[in-house]
Amino acid sequence: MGRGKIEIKKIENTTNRQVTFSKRRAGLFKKARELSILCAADVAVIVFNSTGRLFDFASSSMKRILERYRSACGGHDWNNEHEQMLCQFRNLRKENEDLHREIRYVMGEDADSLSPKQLDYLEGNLEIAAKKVRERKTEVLKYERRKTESKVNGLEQKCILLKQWLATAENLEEYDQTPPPTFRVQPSQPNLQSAGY
Amino acid sequence: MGRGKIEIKKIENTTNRQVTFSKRRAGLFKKARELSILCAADVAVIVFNSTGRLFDFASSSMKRILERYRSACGGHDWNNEHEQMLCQFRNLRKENEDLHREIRYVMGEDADSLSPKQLDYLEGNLEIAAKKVRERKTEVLKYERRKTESKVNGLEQKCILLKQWLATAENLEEYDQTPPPTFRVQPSQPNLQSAGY
DNA sequence: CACGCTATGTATAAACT
DNA sequence: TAGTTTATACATAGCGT
Repeated sequence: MGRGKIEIKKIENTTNRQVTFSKRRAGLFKKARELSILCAADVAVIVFNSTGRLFDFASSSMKRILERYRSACGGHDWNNEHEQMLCQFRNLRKENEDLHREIRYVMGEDADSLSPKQLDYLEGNLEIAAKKVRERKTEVLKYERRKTESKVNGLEQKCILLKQWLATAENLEEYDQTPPPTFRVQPSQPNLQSAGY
Repeated sequence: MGRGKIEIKKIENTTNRQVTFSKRRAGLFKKARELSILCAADVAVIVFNSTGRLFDFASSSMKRILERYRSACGGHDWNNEHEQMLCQFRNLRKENEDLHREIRYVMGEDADSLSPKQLDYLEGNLEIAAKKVRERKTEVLKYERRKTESKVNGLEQKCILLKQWLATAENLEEYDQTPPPTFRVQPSQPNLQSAGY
């Protein structure tokens, strides 16, 4: 339809492409409009040209047509999804506030607003908690003591060995040939000095 | 473009409308396709016929075109908004978990995993809390006692008045003409019996 | 680049099958 | 109701301004 038939493939000449785009876009929108009127159809056309500019046509409200499209075919119903998430969000936030309050409560910072009964209950809970903590502390301290003791024992053993070696060495006067018994403290870092830096 | 010119207005004959719809829809989609190819454009066409059936054409991915449309013009960028909300949601949930943990912590329920230092700190906090609670309890109890005392005082006063009245009444022997001094306990419920039920 | 023109190819209304 | 045909209206490629 024009002076000559054209092949349907990308028009490489930019100016030509722009012109054709304008003409055909107008034609497309006109056809869309006619279809919507003649056949009582709801029509939406969205076009981005090669430079990314947007052109659109809608026989009624674009928003409504797109909503309808979304609910009709596949895609997410974002509005609904958004609502649901907002709901969950609010719940979570409320739970959060409650937790903050509870922490204030158990730390006795809201004591002024509590009834005697609640105060008793809270006091009981705090005592239970403190007892747990004390018990655990005792346990930990005991464990630490045991660890220290065994360390001391180990060191004592090493001292004894060292003394024995010294005695032997003095007797034989062979300091440089009998190595001391091996024991060492585990280095917490690689020994850089002996690595040649 | 046909045997006769037609006016652009709704085709009332249903069959005719259907036929025209099919033909023109095909034509519209063809034009859309040609435009997209010739001019390297991104084209989407959405059509609902008069019975609500959906037909669509997209030169690339309909989803992508609609996203692009949404971000280019007006409406929400739901994807982005969704991402952001999801992010906030995750933060809130994390905070929530932390709060749960903290409650367990201050109630001494995680004592087993704490260092001696932490245990000391926690013990100190629990003592502070317990002290607050005890102080408040003391205050409340004192207040209650004062309230009870004043109530007792009030009752004693009333007793004295009553005795005085009795003494007077006996002296004058006019029980039925001198009313007793007015005082009453506030009823916590309306007195149903005297209301005639 | 934004028009207007016009020869020509297309789309399609109506008729037919 | 669906495909085919055909006469016609319409859209538009190439060109000029």
